[in-house]
Amino acid sequence: MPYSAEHKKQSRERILLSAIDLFCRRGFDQISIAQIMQHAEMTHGAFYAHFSSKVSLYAEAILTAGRHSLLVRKGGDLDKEKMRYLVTEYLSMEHVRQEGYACPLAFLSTDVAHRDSEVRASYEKVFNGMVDRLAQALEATGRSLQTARAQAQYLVVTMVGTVSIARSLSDTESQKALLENSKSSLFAMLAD
Amino acid sequence: MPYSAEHKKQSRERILLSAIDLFCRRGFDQISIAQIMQHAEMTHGAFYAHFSSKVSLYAEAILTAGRHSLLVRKGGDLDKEKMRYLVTEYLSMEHVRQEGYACPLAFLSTDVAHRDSEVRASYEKVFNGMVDRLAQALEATGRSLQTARAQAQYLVVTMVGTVSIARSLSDTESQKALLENSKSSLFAMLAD
DNA sequence: GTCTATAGCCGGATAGAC
DNA sequence: GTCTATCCGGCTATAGAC
Repeated sequence: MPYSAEHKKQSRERILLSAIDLFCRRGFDQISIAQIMQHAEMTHGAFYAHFSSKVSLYAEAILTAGRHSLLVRKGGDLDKEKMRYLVTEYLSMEHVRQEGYACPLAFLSTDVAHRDSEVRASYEKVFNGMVDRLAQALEATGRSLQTARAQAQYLVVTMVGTVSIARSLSDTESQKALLENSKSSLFAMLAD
Repeated sequence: MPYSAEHKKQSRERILLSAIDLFCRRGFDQISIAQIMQHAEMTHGAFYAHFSSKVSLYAEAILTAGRHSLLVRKGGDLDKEKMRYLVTEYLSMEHVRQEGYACPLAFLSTDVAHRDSEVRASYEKVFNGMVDRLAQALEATGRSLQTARAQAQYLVVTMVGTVSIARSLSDTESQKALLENSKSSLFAMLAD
């Protein structure tokens, strides 16, 4: 065969990375398959050798984006200091402006709500993964399993809500103020 | 003239209400002008006698939805008891399922982030209106202006984030658990 | 102001050559 | 597997009669 399995895998990966970037930037409907493929340096027609439909790409892209997100990217254990650093990065203007990897939970929340159950299952999986990771870290700081889980869930919800709203505001100063305000409240919670 | 000014005003209002309902349910791109007009009991062509484009309708619909939202609908002063009631209603499954009026902040956040500045300015206006309203109520309970504003902003962000994420989850039980968890955290904040 | 009809465009998905 | 070309449906917006 003229193309190796390895080559196919790489093409598929390029499509996924391209899709994540563009979907987070402009949403599912505003991005065409042609744009995704162009960004991945291929042509429109090649798409269907890798994915069965645009929606199924979306579901998989969300999972991949979850693995790349800064909430799970940091390897190893999260101590108190790393937790504070993570919150700071999440609630930064760089994240809001999508200058690095974007968190799909914050960038695609209402977009996902309108899709079928496959897409929403992906979203839920990413959400649970992040909560689990943070809960584990909070438990290691002496909290009970129950409060660790409750606080982790609350932490994710607030961070996601903050970034999501900040992205919808038109004024830069308002965005910064919003990020700072949430950050200090969450730091207070983590300080206990 | 065959149609009175009053009649035109009513048609326009019907279009706006139809648009709010449908946009919140499925997002801007997934709803066509034909669907909005059909739901308002008119035909496609009549639309442009009332709005110059679909986007300009969107910007105005967000403002109207903000005025109908339960966060501002309750007239008069908000005492402590009413605040608790409001949070409970906002974080209810009825709201998540859009059985009554939906809050555009929670239902359209990432959708708005991808639009032009006119739409985002509408969103920002609604957001500020809600924060102002809650800040006023919190100040009346003895808090300083500064902490009242900070807590109001935080309150809105958390409620919006919670509902927004809940709508993207695929499992009903997870949705309920999420709502309950945020509710108890926010009640604790309000109790001070 | 509202209707029917249509222009004009774009996007998802498929066909077939290489 | 990737390319070019195309089908087909749906959409925004406009035209013109009533």
